[in-house]
Amino acid sequence: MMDPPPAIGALKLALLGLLCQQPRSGYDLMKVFSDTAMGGFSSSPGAIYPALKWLEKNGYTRGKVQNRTQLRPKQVYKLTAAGVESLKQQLRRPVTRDDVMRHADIVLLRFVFAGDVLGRDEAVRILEEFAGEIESYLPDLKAQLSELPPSAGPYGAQALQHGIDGYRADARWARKTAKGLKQQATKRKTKRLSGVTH
Amino acid sequence: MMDPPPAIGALKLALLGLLCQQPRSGYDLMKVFSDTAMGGFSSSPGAIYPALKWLEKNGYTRGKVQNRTQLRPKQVYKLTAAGVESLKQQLRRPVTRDDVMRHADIVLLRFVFAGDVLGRDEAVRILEEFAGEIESYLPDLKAQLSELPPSAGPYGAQALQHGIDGYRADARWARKTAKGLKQQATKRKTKRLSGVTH
DNA sequence: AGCGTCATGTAATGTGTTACATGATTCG
DNA sequence: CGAATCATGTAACACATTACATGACGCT
Repeated sequence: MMDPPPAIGALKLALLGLLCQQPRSGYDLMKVFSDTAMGGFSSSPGAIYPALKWLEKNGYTRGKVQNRTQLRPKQVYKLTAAGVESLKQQLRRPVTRDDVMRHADIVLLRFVFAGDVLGRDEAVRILEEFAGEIESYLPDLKAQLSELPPSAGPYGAQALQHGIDGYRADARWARKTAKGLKQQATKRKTKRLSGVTH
Repeated sequence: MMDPPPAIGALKLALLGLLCQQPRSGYDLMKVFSDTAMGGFSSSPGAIYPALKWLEKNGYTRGKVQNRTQLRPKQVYKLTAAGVESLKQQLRRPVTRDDVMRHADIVLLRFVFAGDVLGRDEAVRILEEFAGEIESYLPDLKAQLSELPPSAGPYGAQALQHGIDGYRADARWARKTAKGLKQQATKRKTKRLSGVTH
């Protein structure tokens, strides 16, 4: 019965998740961040190498040298059991309003990793908490919009309206995707119960 | 003929913009960040007070003490001419792909301030550059989606698709809003030319 | 009497960015 | 032969977060 583990940084979470998919070197990880849609992360060696060292120091990863007669040996990192456990605990953390307001991209990342590592139910839980937080935040935003003094000019109102629309779309997407995942589950169960599988 | 001024941080830009709207104290600014949709910024005194001091030290603001017999005097900061100039130069910076990928919220902020401080044309320019960068980035994202190996499972693809949809909505909004602002301009000009005004 | 708000700030810590350094290999 | 890529890392700096400190004023 230990209390919830302290949050690790977003970069460390991303590294844990990527290393859980497959072992990689620091350079490989840099390329993931510079070449793919995960470009929200820094991709700079000054961020990644220290973070990798921290993960290793804390026992979450172990690096194996692939020394192909190179002078600069290539470290390929793998998650340890403790690393997988830590990743899971991080993914199980609830989605807060702060996450929604300031780290929506990281919530998406957590959704992906949770789906892969913890299974469909946890991915659905993240989507539903995400949608719920947005839905409870939206009235605040609408109130702010209606309370804008006309003297403020149209630009702030346009930007705010755009923000509201974006959140609405996020919530709709999350609800729809969660529903789709749940239906898949129901179908499979039905199939299994009616003895079709195998 | 001086080269483009170095970028200042996002928080300093936000402070310049808010102080350009009206003079405020550090505490007032903290409340803006904690109470409004600008909550993407930290709202912590450890971030705001040092930033305010930096702005004053660099001549962008001047603080006036409103000492209502308080022990803790209230500093109300106003932009100087140099501060307004700096804000304008920051707002005139082009919108880059990096801005789109990692600082979309700040682009929106720049749009609002540019509309207020530099006028409609600069606001339109920001929107169009924003849309343009997104539109040139979208094919990359679609290629990534189609190149995802089936072994990756559905979660990553769902999240990526959501990202693509979000960007598409952003670009559509930016184009539509820019068009609306330009039509306003044309209408006013027509009105003026046909001698209706005054 | 105690709590919340107004109002300022500092210190410790953590995290990210930029720029630099090293040196092999591969491609044109 | 030079440029790009592979592959690691460090140092200086900028920036943010958390927690703490101070102290008046008004409310219950």
